[in-house]
Amino acid sequence: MSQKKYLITAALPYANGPLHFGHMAGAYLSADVFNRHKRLQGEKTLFICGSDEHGVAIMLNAKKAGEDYKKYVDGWHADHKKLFDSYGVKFDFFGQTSADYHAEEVVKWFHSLNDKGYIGTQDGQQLFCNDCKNHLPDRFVEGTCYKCGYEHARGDECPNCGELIDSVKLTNTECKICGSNNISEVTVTQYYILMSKYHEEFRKWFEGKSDIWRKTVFPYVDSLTKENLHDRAITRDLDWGIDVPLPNTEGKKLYVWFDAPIGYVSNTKKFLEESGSSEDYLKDWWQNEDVELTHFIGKDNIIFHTIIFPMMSMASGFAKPADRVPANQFLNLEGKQFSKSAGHYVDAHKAHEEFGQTALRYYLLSILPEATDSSFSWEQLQAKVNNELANNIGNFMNRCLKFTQKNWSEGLDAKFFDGFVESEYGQNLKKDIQELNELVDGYQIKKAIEKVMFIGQSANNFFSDSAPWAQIKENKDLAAKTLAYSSIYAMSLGVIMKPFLPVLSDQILNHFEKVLSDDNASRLYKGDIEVIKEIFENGHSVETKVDALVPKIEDELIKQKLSELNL
RNA sequence: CGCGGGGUGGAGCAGUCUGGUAGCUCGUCGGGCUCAUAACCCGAAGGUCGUUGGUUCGAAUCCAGCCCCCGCAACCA
Repeated sequence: MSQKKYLITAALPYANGPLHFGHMAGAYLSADVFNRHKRLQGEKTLFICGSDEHGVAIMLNAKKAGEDYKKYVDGWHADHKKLFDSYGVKFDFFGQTSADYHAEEVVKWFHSLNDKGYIGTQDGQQLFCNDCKNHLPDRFVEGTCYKCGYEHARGDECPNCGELIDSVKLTNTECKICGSNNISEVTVTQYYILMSKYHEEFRKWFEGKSDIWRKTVFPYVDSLTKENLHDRAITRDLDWGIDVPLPNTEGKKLYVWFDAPIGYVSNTKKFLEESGSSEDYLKDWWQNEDVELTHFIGKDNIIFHTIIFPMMSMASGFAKPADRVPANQFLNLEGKQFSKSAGHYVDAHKAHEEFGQTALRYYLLSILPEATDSSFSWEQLQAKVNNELANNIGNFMNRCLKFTQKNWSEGLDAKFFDGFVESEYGQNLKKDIQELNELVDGYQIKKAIEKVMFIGQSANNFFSDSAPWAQIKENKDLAAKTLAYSSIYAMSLGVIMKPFLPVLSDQILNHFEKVLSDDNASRLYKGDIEVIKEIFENGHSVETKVDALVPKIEDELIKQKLSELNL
């Protein structure tokens, strides 16, 4: 009897610069919520990520920084790791593609694909800079467009007329690395992955996804792959990367995109080894039909995760192809794209120091670009955190806990908790929690956090409508019942926000530490509200000091953040 | 005719698949309450759903054309 398991990956961040809110909202927060959610449901999951550390861009930037390649990527790896920690994105493993264990795995895949006839060679013309001695990939060349005459056409595309450029046809070419015009055309032999040979099998697999995948993913991939699949070069003449594991290939490295996705697999292997697991990374995970494989990515990565990597996986036989690829769209900043060079940018580390994990996670989750591009705005962050988190959830906790502490310092007797589960409040709570589970199961994280807020609103409404401050003057037992029910709401909120706002959840549940076990939290999370009877079978008292849970964001700070932008 | 997504009250978005009095959060205005973080509750104003035409008893929703914005076009989320 095999058990269903979830293998969750988040796009490997490129170790070439800082991550910003766009990356967080694009992939990592969704993935983290989904992973925490499944675990709370009691499912077995593995959450894998790691740095993507090869490629020309890294080479050039390391050179520019005067650093050794390995040292350069290690620096960004550590920086990203720290950022994920501070935002509460908790991977089981965060590896590196420059590590030996990764190269070993990649070589295995290369040989398997080669043995099965899916790798071939092809000669092509390429530009070479005689001054800095670099082979020039398309985007490192500029020249005059042969179609419209625009003088600064890039090697891949002319920004003026939109023509797709064949870089060797450009005139007056200039090397973007060193600025030299001393460029010649050389013939180079490169290895190609023969995607075209796999077209039929690919479509057979892909067409099964039409009803499940998002409309921002399926039609796009469908249109790209309907006619055929394009063979793609997988080697380059560089001095940083994984060596091509064949004779007479000195100076050739595997192209970064070939090795990067295999990082999901190699990192799984490394994790299982390091954690002393008896599981096999292939048999128990990557090749296991009972595993649901989900890649969380941004829309820029769709092609790799829905076409190339699935093809590599299936053709090599090393892994099953993705089951779900809930790609997000892009997050803009105040309506414009993030751009570090243009100064339209936010330092995510600094933002964390200023606003804290809860506020940022809440706002970012509430604007996840799941269906369409969305926009991060400092004023909206303030409004949403203050009005929704602080005034709704935070204030509810505060009024409920303080009122209890003040009037029932000895605690609320168990009898006051009776009847909640059967009441319309209990039944509605159950229904809402179940709907919340369905939303996250369906990768609708943004709607899910709205649901959490809705439940908070219900709790607040219950408190206001019952008006215990009036009840207590007439009938203290009636007020006690209101506060008992409110305590149930408070604790339930703490439980259901666990995957979304783990820090706030812990702060809330601190007040319920004595009555709530992990098992019972898990049962409640899934909507089994009968468990509430067990949890409060001995009543409940508020013993720890009650502090404001969600601090408000002051106008000054928002003004300052806005002034830091180049608007 | 390259491909995909989008255009809904002041702002940000849902609703479009499966046509049937246009919804949510924020903001604005008026009233109420006081347990609580000047919080909370109730009510109001504000939209010819990008545009033109078509199908229909009925269209934000289906069909066709057009305009505009974003992204992608196979390494710079």
